[in-house]
Amino acid sequence: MSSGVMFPRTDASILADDGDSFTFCSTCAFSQACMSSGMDKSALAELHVLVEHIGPLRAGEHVFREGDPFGAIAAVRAGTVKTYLIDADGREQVLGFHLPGEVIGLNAIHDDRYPCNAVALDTVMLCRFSFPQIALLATRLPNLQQHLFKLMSRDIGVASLFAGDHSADERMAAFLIGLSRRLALRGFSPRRFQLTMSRTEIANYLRQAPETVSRVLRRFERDGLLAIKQRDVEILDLPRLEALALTILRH
Amino acid sequence: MSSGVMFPRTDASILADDGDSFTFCSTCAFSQACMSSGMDKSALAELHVLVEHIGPLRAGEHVFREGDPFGAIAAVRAGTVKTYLIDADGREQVLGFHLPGEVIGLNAIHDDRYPCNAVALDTVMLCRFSFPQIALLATRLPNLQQHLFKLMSRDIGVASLFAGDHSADERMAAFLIGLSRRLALRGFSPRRFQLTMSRTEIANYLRQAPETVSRVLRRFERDGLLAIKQRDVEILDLPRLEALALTILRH
DNA sequence: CGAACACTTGACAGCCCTCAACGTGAGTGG
DNA sequence: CCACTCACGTTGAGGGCTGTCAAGTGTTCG
Repeated sequence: MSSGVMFPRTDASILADDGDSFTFCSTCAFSQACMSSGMDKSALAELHVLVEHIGPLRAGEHVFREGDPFGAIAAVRAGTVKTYLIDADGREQVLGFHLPGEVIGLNAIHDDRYPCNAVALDTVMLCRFSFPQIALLATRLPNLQQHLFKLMSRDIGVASLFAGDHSADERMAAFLIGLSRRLALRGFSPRRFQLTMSRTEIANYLRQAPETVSRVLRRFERDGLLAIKQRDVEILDLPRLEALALTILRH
Repeated sequence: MSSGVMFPRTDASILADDGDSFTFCSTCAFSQACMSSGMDKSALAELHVLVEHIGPLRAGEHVFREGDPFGAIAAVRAGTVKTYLIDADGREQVLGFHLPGEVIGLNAIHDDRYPCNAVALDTVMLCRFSFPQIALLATRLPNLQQHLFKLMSRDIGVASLFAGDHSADERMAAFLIGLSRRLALRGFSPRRFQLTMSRTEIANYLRQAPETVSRVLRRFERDGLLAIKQRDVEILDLPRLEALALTILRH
């Protein structure tokens, strides 16, 4: 079992930077930090120098594995990354699905090791940031420091979202609405999208049996909440779905 | 319903600093940052200037409430702080119990509002850190910045600990072992301690009914895992309790 | 001493997990 | 082009864990 691709490296898997960093990074998690008011051109340049473009990774390739020494965080540029743990019984516990623009690895700072596995669900492109380097840069760029704080602060809240004891329906609705909103943030359609993960992976995320996931989705379809064929989802009754999700998402 | 005590203030509720900051702060969450190698005396002094001692708060007094504008984080100096949400059905969802040496408010950075309530369970003393000020200081003290990153990174992991679907027994064991270890970290006995929260509050934390909490504790007692009288806990069979907790705590 | 609250214990029911079987779609090789 | 395979997904039956409801006991505090 080989390790991930996040170890310090300067080999072929790092793409040469293109000549159009601005548009390339416009959907990146750090774009707000980069483009926002206070950051001047030289600062932007410093951040760009720091980035290593990694990929494409194919489905099943690991970004990092539990226990790997921590050295870098990464922003998803394209594709979906799944973070997960294998518990004592050998069952997979999915911690999150990470879409373009989202950052992974922030939970590894604490004990200098990645506390979970991260794997590509489809073709994935990443921007790798050496953490010591970006932390150092953050001491000179308050906007960047603030942005890192916010990213981490948000993850604290996200992690506790699905911690409550809610019904299978509510969990599924919250999952779909959450996905829809995050996709919308990056310019994708919030009503029609493709699931990049299997029913089983959704189940492992929502702490349910795959059979339950399947049954709930079918019932949602019968009730006119959505249409789903394979992994193609179309939300038909957004208000009702949001009402279900409300108990978890809170707004 | 009055708001919490975390708003910017320079009134009587802030204690004058005592003359013995060193020992006073020795159990603080920032003590590692303060005392650790790289931080010189002047840096230590700067951090101390920034602290506002708040309290004592009595049981039931709120530190902050959901929606309050974010301005500061706080380290618990004494007592226990419970963070919680009230869901749409009016039911309490406990996010965490925070012991001396632990920091609250880190999840509020993201959207500049506290996303939950924080209330004192007993007599609580706090150290308040204005976030803009400590963030500014962190740009000059890399050790402090790193410490903040680590605190937040840890909270991400803690929040997902109890997210898995585990049995009532495992959840309770993990709760007790976690408590025991955190108390031990601060110099308290890991085998005998007092619960500062009610059965109902434990239940709301573990996402169970209070009756289930009661039953599990009684069964643990019958099985010789622990002795419990009211809120006094004595762990009798640490290995077996740890074995139960292992599926959640992972080590 | 009484009231309010916390805790315990029992009976019952419901949600969802488990187990099992079947259907479906994509990819492969003949 | 078709049969085959295999993973994924769906559907049904049954059971267990834990939530709900109810009643009783113990504790604290005015």
